[in-house]
Amino acid sequence: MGQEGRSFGSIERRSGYFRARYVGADRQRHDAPHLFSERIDAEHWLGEVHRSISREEWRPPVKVKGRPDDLDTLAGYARHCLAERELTPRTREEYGRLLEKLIAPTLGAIQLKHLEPDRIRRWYSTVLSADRPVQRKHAYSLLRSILREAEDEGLIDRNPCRVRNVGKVRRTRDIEPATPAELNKLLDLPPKQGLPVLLAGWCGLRSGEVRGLRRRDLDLTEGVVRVRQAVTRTKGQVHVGAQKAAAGTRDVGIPPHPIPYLAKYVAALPMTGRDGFLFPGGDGVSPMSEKALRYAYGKARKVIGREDLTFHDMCHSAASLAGMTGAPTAELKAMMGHATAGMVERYQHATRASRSRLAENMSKARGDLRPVCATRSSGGRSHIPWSSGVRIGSLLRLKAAEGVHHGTAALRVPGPGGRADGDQPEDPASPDRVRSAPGLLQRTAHPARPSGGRRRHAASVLAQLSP
DNA sequence: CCGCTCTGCTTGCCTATCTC
DNA sequence: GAGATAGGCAAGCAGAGCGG
Repeated sequence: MGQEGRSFGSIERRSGYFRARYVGADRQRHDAPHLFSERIDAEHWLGEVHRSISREEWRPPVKVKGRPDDLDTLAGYARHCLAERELTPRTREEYGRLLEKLIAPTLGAIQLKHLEPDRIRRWYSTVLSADRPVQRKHAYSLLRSILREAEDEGLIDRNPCRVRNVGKVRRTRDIEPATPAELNKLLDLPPKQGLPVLLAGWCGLRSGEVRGLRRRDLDLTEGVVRVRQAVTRTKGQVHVGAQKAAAGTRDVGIPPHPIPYLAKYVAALPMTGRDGFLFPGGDGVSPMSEKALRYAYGKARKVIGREDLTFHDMCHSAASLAGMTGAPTAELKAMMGHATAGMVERYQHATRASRSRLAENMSKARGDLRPVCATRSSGGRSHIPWSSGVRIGSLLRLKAAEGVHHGTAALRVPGPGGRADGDQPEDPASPDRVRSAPGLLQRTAHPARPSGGRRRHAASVLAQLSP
């Protein structure tokens, strides 16, 4: 049935997939450890096995982990490596899957010293599917890191992983953050469905963080939620533990208006003590399961009419909303539990409303406002007219550093009577305030020197803005 | 229908290193 | 020095299926 005669091995169609089998040097029949979606992939796999038998590099597929004599082969050495590493359960599980499913079946029996760049490239281009770029990247990255260890230990002369540009995987969709009006509709839902989503949308909590909240973490008097742990899971096991990054442990302010709803929800919870989970699972003791939260979220996004948003997009919404209030980057980092300003930037998105406001403000500014921006230099802050052609990348960093955000046309100027040196509180500037702050309009003594292409791009953008 | 578990796979976060 | 790229790890998404 769908089987074909071949000089080496056989390929058989099974439920829409292709199964490869062969007789090894041990005269025993062996199956490929996984099915192939394309016949050509199965043929390539058999070709690899055939070559390894011809070169007397083939060994029977290894089932038992960690046998000392396996350490010469890639599979044995890789298993040994992963066993030695300190990994979280989830990562260990994932690495094991990549190794056993994608790496070991094709390359596992090969001795480390016989692994060559050409063979790795063939494996990368034939076994790893380009349709799954993330999995492809991860499998390759794992193999490269294992072979780097082998190189460090002197087991191989040089790491044979030389494929270039493996790490480029980009976000494939734009996120339109939820608006305050949409988030407020969550209060119409049953509390167990609406409140977890509300904490994500207003406070920027991730799914695992929401599920890991305990009653003691919610201080409704202070209006603060304390993020101290998160829930993860592996096959058949739920893990409740500290945040992966130190910055993830944080206190986040709760907007005042949902607090009465939270208080009412907490008061109605069964008595399980302050260590009890805020959103318990069906047994009342363990944390709400990931799937239960997803179910609740499915209901919630239907009610607010935003079925395009994922749960994690709620974190982006919180960051974007906070950003639009003019919150400094340091506050946004603390709120979101990020360690870098770059991550804050990544979480900022323009909303429809903010885009409209930006366009309006630009329209008002045209003809009577010369745009300026401020930057830091070693001696403090200098002021650079946009027309000096400062690099776009510098502007983006400035925006993060100075609290100027996507979706707003606000510029920072000294507060009333204040200096522009960072020691004084600052307000978002109106066009009038900008005009009345002559210090901001002066040309910097040491203007940035951008590259030609970026300078031309900046100039073309500015030409449309300037009078 | 609801609430849940299991599982395979994808996406995101953060930091280090390289390149221009 | 800034931006780009790579590396390592963690978390999220969603289909299948089960039981009440």
